[in-house]
Amino acid sequence: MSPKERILEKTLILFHQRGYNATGINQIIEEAKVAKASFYQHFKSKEDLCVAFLNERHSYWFKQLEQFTSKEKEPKTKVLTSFDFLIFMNEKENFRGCSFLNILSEIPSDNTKILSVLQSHKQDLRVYFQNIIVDKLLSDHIYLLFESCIIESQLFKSNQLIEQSKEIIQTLLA
Amino acid sequence: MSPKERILEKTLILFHQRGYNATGINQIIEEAKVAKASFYQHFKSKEDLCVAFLNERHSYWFKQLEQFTSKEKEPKTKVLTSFDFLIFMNEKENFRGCSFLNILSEIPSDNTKILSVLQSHKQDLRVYFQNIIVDKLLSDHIYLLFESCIIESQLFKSNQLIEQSKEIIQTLLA
DNA sequence: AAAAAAACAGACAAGTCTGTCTGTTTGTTT
DNA sequence: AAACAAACAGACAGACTTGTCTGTTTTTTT
Repeated sequence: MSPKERILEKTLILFHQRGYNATGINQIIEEAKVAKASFYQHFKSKEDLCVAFLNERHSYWFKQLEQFTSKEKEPKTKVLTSFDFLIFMNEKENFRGCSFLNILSEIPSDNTKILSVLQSHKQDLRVYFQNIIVDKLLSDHIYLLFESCIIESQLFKSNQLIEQSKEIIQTLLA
Repeated sequence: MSPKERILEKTLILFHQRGYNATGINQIIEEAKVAKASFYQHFKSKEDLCVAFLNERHSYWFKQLEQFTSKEKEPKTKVLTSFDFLIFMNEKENFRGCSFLNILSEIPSDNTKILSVLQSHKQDLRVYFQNIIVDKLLSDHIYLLFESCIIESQLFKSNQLIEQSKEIIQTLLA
């Protein structure tokens, strides 16, 4: 495993688990067992690493979502299973929420470089629901519920509102 | 105006505008024109200031919301006006989103002291909608849409999804 | 007016952070 | 084997951070 891979592997864990600002370069290179000079050979700055992290997280997260819901073909069950995926991820990752939304709160609002990466991730999620539900107002409706489920379960460290959202969706897609 | 008041006044602006971690004690006391020793006379730590800030922000935000929606008596229009309040605040505060959710992303997830303040703020918001809409599943539904509206407008620096949510609510409360 | 309390300025400690640099060692390619 | 490239360890600069402490000045209370 190359140094660059080792860095990304540890970054994936640390940035998500402890956040962007709370995770130092020194901690990353120590855990990845990479020399500092080597780190800066591959990433020109911490911001650069952040973009790389977000791209990694993007593929990782979507791959998992697709996998988790791949067996479902009916729109309604596919949507409901997507919400189950949130529960699955919360258990797996201790209610740490969404890396993209977390970083949104950590960067200055004029950082367009990172902001655009965050935006396109969420845009892709929006499209994910549009591909399941043809009605655009309805698919956005579900996207919004999905987003708040992520946030609320992080805040309350509970899946309760996800379960409740599933009930809501039962009636929406009746 | 006392030093403590001047500190809270500036903190209210800085923590919301630039975030918790990005705002230093030194910057606060400089802008508030307060000596450092005086600061630590009133607040025993930055975390202590954070709690005070959240309490201030809580009253400030709810007072504004109540005021903005006080003229509306019908449940439906009161809810819709609440969403207009988000637009109003976005324009006023440059799409900085919710201080409570922002700080949620900035603190370590085991900081129960601050976490409980965040939780009770959102609990109050949930109750706010429960007082308008008797049906609990429906009021939570609206609460969830409200929450994602805050997040999404911060992310996309746009009120588009708020307007769309208003359309959704039109049909929900038909 | 005298005494007590509060706020002042600002140095300082001890730690953090990112990013640069020097020089050595390892691994690969020719 | 010689030459090149990559990774290594780790010191260092420079700038931050929170929080403490000293001593002076201002304000309030008695």
